[in-house]
Amino acid sequence: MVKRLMRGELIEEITARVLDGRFPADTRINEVRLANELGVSRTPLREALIGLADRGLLVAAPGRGFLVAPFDPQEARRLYPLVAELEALALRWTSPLELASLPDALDRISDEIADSCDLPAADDRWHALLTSRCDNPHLLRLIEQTKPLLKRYETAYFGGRDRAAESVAEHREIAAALRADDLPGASALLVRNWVKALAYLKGS
Amino acid sequence: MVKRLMRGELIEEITARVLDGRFPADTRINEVRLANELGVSRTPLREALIGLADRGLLVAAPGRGFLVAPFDPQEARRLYPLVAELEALALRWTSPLELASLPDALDRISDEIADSCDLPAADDRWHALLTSRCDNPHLLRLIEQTKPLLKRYETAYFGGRDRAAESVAEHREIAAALRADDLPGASALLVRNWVKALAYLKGS
DNA sequence: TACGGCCGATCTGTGTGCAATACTTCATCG
DNA sequence: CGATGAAGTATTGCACACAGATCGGCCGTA
Repeated sequence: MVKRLMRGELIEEITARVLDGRFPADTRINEVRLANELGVSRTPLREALIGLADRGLLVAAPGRGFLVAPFDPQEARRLYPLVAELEALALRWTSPLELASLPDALDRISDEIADSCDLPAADDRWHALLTSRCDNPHLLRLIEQTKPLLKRYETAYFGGRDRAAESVAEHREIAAALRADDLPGASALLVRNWVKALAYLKGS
Repeated sequence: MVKRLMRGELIEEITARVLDGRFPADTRINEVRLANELGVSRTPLREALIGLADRGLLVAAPGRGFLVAPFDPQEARRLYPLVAELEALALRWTSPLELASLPDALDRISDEIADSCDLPAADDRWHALLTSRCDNPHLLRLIEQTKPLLKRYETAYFGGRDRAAESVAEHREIAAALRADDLPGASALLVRNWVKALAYLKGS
């Protein structure tokens, strides 16, 4: 059993609140109130806030505590291509052996997506699996750090439009490219996959 | 005047100590001792340590505090290409207008390098300028976060071998490629520049 | 001698307290 | 009427205190 620290739990909880809009953008975080609400003291809470500020989900305003990072549609235009390129890089740095075992596993998730109702979660799992075999832990850390920022825009703008079918099709194309050992092609498709998701965002 | 918080100062100080080897790899950090030594209390010190752990320079061991991240030559093999690709990406995301003004400024730094004695610092400035015009703040944040990790290997292995001339020549080539509007060429040269630096590392 | 459990010292993780700074309110002035 | 400033409140940033976990040494046993 891994030992969990309070800081970690708080980071998860606060991240969830920022992502689903309970903590709207630009909100100032009141440390005492939030600490009481969560039933902890200010010390571990502040530690969590600092971690979140390092990841960019909050911003630290010296002397004034922490704010939820501003919500800027233009930021999404920066984040989507960034994550796309990072994932493509992760793919490039996955050993051929690992790469060979990926397509089948990826398509299995695609199959589940068809059934599942919880689209975004399944989509996340697909992308997480795609990069999971990369042997550059620092790159993976950067990806993990950046995705939550992006997710905020996803949940905010996701109007329930049916991108499911389209996304699954794109995923299958990527898996097919991987099967054909066409890494550049897979990377290009991957970037396109992200960019198209961004297009849906802006449209709504 | 910008307000500086204590944890910021502490992060700088501790980073410096890790980079120059005063805090060797795998060292356990004793919070009370270090706090006394630095003349602060444990609270802001811990906040700094958490920030450093988020950036990967330290690792948090729940129940046992913080350790200096292990020193693994193989890690350098992951970090150099990573920073190289991130910088190349930053270049791709610099507007053509800004890009046009870069080569001259870059070569000015190259000129200074020839005179300067402090090679690594001048090299840093060159790379910092190269990416500074990129309009993706999140990518820049990732680069800033990753470079210190790499710098540790640089200072550790830098035996004073004269890579100066070689590096300056490579930098000028990159500037020339930019002047010729050859972005892919510049990116490729940039990646090569980092990879060659890595080669010097491993050799010593 | 090697091994394992116990016990005290040490240290981390968290809670609490305090001073300085930022914010709010409201009255005064231009 | 808007701007300005002062007093009072609220909140942060840092210091300190305490409980529980961890580490190292000691002893007993095989």
